[in-house]
Amino acid sequence: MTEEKAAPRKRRGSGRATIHDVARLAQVGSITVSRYLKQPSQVSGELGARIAQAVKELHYVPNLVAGGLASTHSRVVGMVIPNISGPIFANTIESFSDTLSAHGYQLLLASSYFSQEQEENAVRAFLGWSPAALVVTGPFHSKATETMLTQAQIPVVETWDYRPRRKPIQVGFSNLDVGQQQARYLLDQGYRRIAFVQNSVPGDLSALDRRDGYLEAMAEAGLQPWTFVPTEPAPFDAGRQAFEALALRKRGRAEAIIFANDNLAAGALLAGQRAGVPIPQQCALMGFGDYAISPLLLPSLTTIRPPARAIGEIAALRILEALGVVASDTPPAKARLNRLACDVIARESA
Amino acid sequence: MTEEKAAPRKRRGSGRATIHDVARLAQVGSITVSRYLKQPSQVSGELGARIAQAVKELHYVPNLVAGGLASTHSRVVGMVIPNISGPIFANTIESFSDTLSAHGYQLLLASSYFSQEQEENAVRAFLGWSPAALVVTGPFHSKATETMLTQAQIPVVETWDYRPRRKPIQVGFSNLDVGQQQARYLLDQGYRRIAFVQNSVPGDLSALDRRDGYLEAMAEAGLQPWTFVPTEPAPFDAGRQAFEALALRKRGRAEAIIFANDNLAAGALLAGQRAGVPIPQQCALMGFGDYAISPLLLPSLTTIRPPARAIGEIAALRILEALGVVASDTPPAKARLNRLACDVIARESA
DNA sequence: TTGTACGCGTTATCAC
DNA sequence: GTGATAACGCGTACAA
Repeated sequence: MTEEKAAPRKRRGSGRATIHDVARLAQVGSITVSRYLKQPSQVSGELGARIAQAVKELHYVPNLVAGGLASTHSRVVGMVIPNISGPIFANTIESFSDTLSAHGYQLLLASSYFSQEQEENAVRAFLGWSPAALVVTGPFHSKATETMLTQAQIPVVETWDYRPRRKPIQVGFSNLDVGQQQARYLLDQGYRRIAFVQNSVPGDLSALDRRDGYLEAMAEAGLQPWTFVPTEPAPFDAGRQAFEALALRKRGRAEAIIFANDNLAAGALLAGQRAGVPIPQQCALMGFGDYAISPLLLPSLTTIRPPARAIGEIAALRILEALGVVASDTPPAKARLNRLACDVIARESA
Repeated sequence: MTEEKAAPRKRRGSGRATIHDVARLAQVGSITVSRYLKQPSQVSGELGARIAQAVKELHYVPNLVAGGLASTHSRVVGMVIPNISGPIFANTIESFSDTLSAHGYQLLLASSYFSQEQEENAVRAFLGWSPAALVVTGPFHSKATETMLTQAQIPVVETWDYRPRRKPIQVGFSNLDVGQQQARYLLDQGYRRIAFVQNSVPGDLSALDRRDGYLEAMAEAGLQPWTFVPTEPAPFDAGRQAFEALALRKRGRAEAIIFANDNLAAGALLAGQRAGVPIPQQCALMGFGDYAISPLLLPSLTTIRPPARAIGEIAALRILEALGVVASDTPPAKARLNRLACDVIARESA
């Protein structure tokens, strides 16, 4: 009857060492191991050393799934972003992930492709993991998503936009302000017939906010606005199409064009080169995003640089604060610190 | 004594509806709910309808943490990639994530920045989640990482390289072959004094494989190899530095230069423009990666296009096959299908 | 087809 | 400072 310990246990388990194995080897209670791993200071030096030794010997890796179940919240944070491979959001993902993992949190990532339905699916899937927090892009969600975000009892952050009235933590900038900023920059340069080219991707609602800012600035200046919606799906093509419609017409040409993003502007710029149109002399171009290509174009592209890395880092910090992992900044200033500025990058094209 | 059901239960739980709540409302056993959610066909239509109704009413979201604990393997897959925001890997991440989530799996992501230590930390953290599979980049890991990958009883995929001898599933291409491919392309164009510029980032060992391929091809052709290691940390600067050292010298100039990546090549190309060096007439340039900027440069950059999206998608499919989620391709051909080709993108610079 | 009993590995609670 | 016990919510095994 010596089977008690030596018996090949017919567990369902994964075979990995558990906290009990560690506890047995270190001759302590398993709860003490748990404590030691979290707050070593609460465990006496002697036991701590024995535990550390056992952990090493067994190659023990804590089972975060079990821990998450027991404590009802896991150390993962879900993030839904329109796209991963685009030129804009990758920096946000990276700085967000790095800031999180520096504090022991992991990143669950999914992309929505500007589709509210895909966003909803991702949020639902993430909620199943009892994430410590959730990050979404922008304030435009399906009704079901709104409900889930509200009812989840965890910190929720909306990035890449800033609306003071909304309840989720906002980390980003006002796209409306940016649209005004763009229009005013061109107005200051002396341009008057200024057009705005929207994105041909329908779900990019933030770009519509920038357009509205442009409209406001034009109205203030007492000028007629002029918006164009390309039909070509690919951004370079859409930019070319817009350029042809706005800058290559015989009469009433645009003096300057604002594009919903740098790829559209790049398409227009290349179309201008091909047509021999001097830029910015005959038509100035301004983008949004400051993509990697923008400084390399000829002429280099004047654009707006969004604080992509800052958004990721600050979003992570606000989450860690809300979770009590890091000390919070001076609370009153917090909201203002979340509202970031975009810089006009003045180059040759405008 | 009517407290039985109405009593405010002092559970530790998250407050979310559980499978038991659904079962109670639908008046079925909780296991039936579980079954219905996985294989609705095994549950009779009537009960199924009641369950569906209850799920909707309670906004029930299955707790994946609990499910993962019970079944000892969760529906997450961990991926460690050198960097998220770089121009190369984002497409792999995106296609990988999309293929996974189409089958109900989630992506846990971390970046290593070409550091084996950071990779090790990420793998260790991921293992705590009992992931269904793990994906790493390349075959170069710390000893501890190797051990963990071997002992984890789950599918492991190494991407962005291809070494037939290694045990983990390989999905990628032979960097050695690519180096040869680059050198041979330039040799075919008639260039003889061909140099190779390494990455100034020390951990990029795949680039060294390409260099070795270049060395082999040069040896085969009976030509003297010439490698240069820039010291400037920023890629554009490093490319300029290399161009000045190899192409702007008074005698014995390089006729063609292969760069470890397109950013280095772009830096060189811009330096050439500035110095008034005709490219490719006086010095041809070839990159690797086919970044977004490369077709837009003047002259446009000849380069190698790695199958970034294919790597992500195929890696995901191999994992799903190994997990039995999707039917596998014809097994014998499988290994060969994992070895992908890189295309030479012949443009103006070489 | 449906249900019961139990275990998954950890942490919260409470006692010592 | 340390430990015993009971959840956490679901899936597996087996019985009905």
